[in-house]
Amino acid sequence: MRIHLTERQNQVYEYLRTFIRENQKPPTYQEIAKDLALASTNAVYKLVCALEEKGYITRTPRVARGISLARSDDPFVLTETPPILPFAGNATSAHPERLHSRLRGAMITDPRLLGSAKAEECMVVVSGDDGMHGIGIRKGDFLVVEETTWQRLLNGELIAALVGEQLVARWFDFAQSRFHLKASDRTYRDESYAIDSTECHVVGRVLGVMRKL
Amino acid sequence: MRIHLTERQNQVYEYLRTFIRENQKPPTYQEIAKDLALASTNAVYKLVCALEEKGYITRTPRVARGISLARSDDPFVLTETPPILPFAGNATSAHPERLHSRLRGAMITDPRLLGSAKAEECMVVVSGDDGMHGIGIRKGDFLVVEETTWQRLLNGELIAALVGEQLVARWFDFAQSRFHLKASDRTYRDESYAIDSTECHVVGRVLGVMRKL
DNA sequence: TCACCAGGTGAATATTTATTCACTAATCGC
DNA sequence: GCGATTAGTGAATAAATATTCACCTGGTGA
Repeated sequence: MRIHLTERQNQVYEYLRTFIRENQKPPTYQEIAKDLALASTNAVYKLVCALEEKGYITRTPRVARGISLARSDDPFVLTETPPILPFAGNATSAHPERLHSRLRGAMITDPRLLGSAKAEECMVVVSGDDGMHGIGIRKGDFLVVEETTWQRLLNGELIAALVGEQLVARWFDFAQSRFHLKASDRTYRDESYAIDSTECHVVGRVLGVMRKL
Repeated sequence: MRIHLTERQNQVYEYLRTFIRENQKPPTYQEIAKDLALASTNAVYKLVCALEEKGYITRTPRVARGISLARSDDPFVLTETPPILPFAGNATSAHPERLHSRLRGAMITDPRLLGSAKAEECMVVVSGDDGMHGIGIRKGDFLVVEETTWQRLLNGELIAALVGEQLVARWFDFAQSRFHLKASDRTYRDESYAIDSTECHVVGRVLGVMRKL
């Protein structure tokens, strides 16, 4: 359905894209005419109709600013807002709720990093120690975490947990009514906590890693 | 300047945010009245004016769909489109241009990963080998790369390069008219190439790493 | 009690905006 | 040369949209 555009039509299409991005709303026909140095809105009207017929845009008839970009398979056109995840501040295992109440801001990710997890259930935390070098996670890395309770975790999953003052990534293991957190590095010994311990609080599954160099 | 909103005003504000996100354009007063079950557009008008006076939105008088969200310090409101970087496909050092011509799609990043680099000069590539475990980069990781030529690189910078069929991350060193690529892992020996070699093509600086687990 | 909001109804009105009609010019395949 | 397509001008008009005026209501602090 996507027929190729003429030179002029392509100019109009590119104009529409940038206008919408910069102004948060589509232009009116008179605005287009002005910006494209056209004396008649009818010239605009016909160009826009041509774009619609060729499938590049959608028009809602008789509606002010009724032009919108067609859903596109062009990966460089955002059709949905990307996940904006809360970026957790400092917290401790005794006060895990501070992860949410002391936010440092927000971080944008690619939806693919989240997999099937819902963005509303995810957040970004900063890895606080070096126990997971073996799988390429380093102190200071941003961890994309799907928040969940320990009851929903499977043994062997990579998780983020608050241990005392620190936020660490570890392998999770549940046995004999206790958590066992395993680091990949031998110099870190496995640690074990009672399920109601204030020394350890499970934040959730680690879905992805981001690092600024 | 941000005075707190009344319950009703906050409802309207949240409505505006979601409407704009879903429809790519702000609503008209009559649309708002309809969706909020108000019989008079004047009720809407006064609510919207209150939001403007309190600094939450901006109005362009006598313009259709003239409401826009105020530039916000709320980190969960996107004021600019996030960087959408081309995601490179396969290429070889003999044909580096294929990085661009055989794109696999696009990837969204957080602007902070780019630092001061321009998004237009960046792309995402996939690490093709395991030579940089020492700094936490693994085969399959997504590397955010600022494209540049070898002339602009400083010795010691972390770079991405096409070496034969592979895309690798390495430390860069230029000496005696030759590139020297150094891996962090001892089992990988340093490699050295003439500047015009077809065996090695510098892609650019590695600015960040992303990994889906 | 009283003045003063925040919220609302209903109708009228001024502007903006989309759409249509008539007509011109250049380009292109045939 | 000739119809078809694309790109325009200019003016007129029907809808959509923002704005204003008059008036109503419940709560609230002084």
